[in-house]
Amino acid sequence: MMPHPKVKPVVNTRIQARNKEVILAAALDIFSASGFRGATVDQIAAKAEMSKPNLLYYFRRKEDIYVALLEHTLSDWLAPLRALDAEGDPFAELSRYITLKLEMSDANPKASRLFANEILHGAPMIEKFLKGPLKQLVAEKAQVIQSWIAAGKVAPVDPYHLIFAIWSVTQHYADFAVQVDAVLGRREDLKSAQKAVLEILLRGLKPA
Amino acid sequence: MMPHPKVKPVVNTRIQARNKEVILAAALDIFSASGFRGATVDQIAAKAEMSKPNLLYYFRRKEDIYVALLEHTLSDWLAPLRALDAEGDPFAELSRYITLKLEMSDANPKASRLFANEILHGAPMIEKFLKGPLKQLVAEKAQVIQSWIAAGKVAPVDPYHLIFAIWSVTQHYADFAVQVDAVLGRREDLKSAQKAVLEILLRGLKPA
DNA sequence: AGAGGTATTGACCATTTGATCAAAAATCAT
DNA sequence: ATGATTTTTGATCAAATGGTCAATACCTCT
Repeated sequence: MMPHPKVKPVVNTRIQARNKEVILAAALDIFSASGFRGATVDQIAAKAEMSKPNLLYYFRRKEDIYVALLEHTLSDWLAPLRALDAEGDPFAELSRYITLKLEMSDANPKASRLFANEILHGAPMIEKFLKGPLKQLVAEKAQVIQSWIAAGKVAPVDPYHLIFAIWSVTQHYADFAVQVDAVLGRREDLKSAQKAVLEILLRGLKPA
Repeated sequence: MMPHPKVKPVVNTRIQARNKEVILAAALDIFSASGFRGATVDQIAAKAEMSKPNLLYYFRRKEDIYVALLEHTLSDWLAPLRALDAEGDPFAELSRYITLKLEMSDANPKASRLFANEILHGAPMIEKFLKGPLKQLVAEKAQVIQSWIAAGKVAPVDPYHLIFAIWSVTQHYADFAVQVDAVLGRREDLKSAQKAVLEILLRGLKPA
């Protein structure tokens, strides 16, 4: 009879669920601060308060932790844009989208930096996501914006570039927080950033 | 008599000047693609087509290359903002600034990514620059914008956040090029990005 | 030509780091 | 309780990596 190949547990026990969460939380800290290459398994294990071999019992390779972490947050990332409603009032919809994005940047800057770093380095792990679900969702929502323009409710701007502008401006406050704070000479507060960003991005969209 | 301590050459010979340039160019490639920790001295040496010890003859430590590279481009980075002229027409000035920034992103995306990566990871090497020269220059130019607002030539928006918006949107096309291209399904071209970005950022600044 | 400095390199070293493994400890099912 | 399974870890490895060094090759100036 063939010897059983040594195999990872099939079921997810309570301990597994908990430890995987602990590891992912620790990994977010480390990866977002140092990038994939800069982060070490030892650092993550230390942050997760477990031994390195134990960590590698749950995720066999460093890369597996990283990929799991990215997947774990990708869908969250799409949610606000997905909620953009063609039937709603354009300025209410766009305001809500921008506000949500700013709040996400403020509440979870580490996740934002994780993505920023991944894309900055060529997005080797999430190319499929970018060219698939993301591209499709953006196409859909660009269509929504285009319909608002056609209806004369929004000034004619390229919808794709408008979306890029919203992304870049909102994420700037998470990804470049160090620079923002250094230039301002203080910690930026969410409220005033919200006010300013909404004005800057939306004022020009009022139809003539 | 005291033996002479072994010392690095004091003068900059032609060979030194050439090799330092070669090394910095190679280092920009590698560091911008992989970040500080991700880049290896071997990779840089290979790209520069010289042996590792030879490279380390010109820059004793990996960090020295990185710092030299950052310093080498910091002043270039300030130039366009520095050129913003209080006496000029606000929209001509801002248009020129945005256009210049987009052209820089397009012409030298690697330098843009190098900075983005450094700031993303807390700017450990350029904190002084951010809190010193950059902060001061931005304060000065925010004042210029404020004066335009006071004169009724520009709609009232927070000048600091306007500058942040310009930075983030323009650099987005360099730093997040992979994402932009993936979402668009093609290489973005400078011209159409320019047109769209100018509209989105400037249209809302027309005074009521 | 040749002396003295400059430039280059192969060999090497110490550390870091991702990953493995066997064995022990803890948990669980009956 | 007890046997089976899951969880944990100390010890260890091989590869990668930043950096050193002594020896050699190359320039340059007189």
